[in-house]
Amino acid sequence: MVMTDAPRLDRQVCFALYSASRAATAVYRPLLDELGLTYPQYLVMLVLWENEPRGVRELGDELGLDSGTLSPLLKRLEALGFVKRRRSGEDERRVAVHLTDTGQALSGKASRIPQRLADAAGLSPRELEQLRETLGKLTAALHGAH
Amino acid sequence: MVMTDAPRLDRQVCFALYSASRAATAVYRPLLDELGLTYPQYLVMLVLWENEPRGVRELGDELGLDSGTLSPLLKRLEALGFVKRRRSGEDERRVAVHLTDTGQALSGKASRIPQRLADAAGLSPRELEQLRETLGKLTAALHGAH
DNA sequence: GCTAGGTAAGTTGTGCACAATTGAATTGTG
DNA sequence: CACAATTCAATTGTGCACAACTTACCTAGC
Repeated sequence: MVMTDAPRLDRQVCFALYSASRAATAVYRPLLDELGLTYPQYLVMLVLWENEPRGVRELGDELGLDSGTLSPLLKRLEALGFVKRRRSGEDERRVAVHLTDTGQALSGKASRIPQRLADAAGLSPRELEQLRETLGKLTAALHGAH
Repeated sequence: MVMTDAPRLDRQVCFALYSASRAATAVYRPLLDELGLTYPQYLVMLVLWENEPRGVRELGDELGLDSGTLSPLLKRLEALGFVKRRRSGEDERRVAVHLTDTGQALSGKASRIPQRLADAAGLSPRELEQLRETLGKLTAALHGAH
């Protein structure tokens, strides 16, 4: 008898991960629409709100994104008037990404978003913290897997 | 003093989710390359290996994807020779997605992939099961959030 | 100074996601 | 039966991800 041991979708942690990630982005979407941002754009702004200016490479290291993703994304953020890109004087290869006043001001409007997400998550603060830790361990292990 | 309470990236569960999901896909990539599949294509095949034929809508319900994503994806799977699409006779709106023999046979080659992922995850079976449950709860709650 | 090697950002091409729209087929209701 | 509303798949357009490549620039070693 031919017993295919095909993996089952509903057993896959990775599918749960993929689904949860897309569901989270879907909850962000209407909130971020009010700011005129997409989720990846919001992530870039989060990094800049913490400390700016930042190089493209630096942003990529924080977010795990390469210049192929970031270059056009930053061009859109610049077109929206939230950031300014300036070629570095000391090192002409580098591009420093600065916040504009508008971009800086946006952080105020964004400040309520994390709580909104936490509310939508339906998990206790303890569970959320636990989840964040497990995901951190998982991501580190996956990155280490060759 | 102007204290911007900008949310911090490293506190965000959603970023951890987004990172982990991309890291998992990155581990899948070389494994799936051997089968000629992308991760979303693999998910579609998982559903079909369990039970076929399936309608496009049905696949979409299982995976949370719409026809805008699935139509071109299925066209590529058909071009690869793994599935066959056939307009339903009873209801001409519906398209039944069947596995080809090649597509069916692929399940054997895919059977080792979940274990490889579990190995790369660096979490115990208990932790993985716990994670899957938490993510399931989370996804359900996020979908319920209007 | 010159060049080999490396690094930074950008570009190109493929494949998702997802919103919005289209067009064809079916169903519900008067 | 008529026809409005609904359903299904496909299409169009935007914006990621990511691989592969290009171009410009910097730095070491000579």
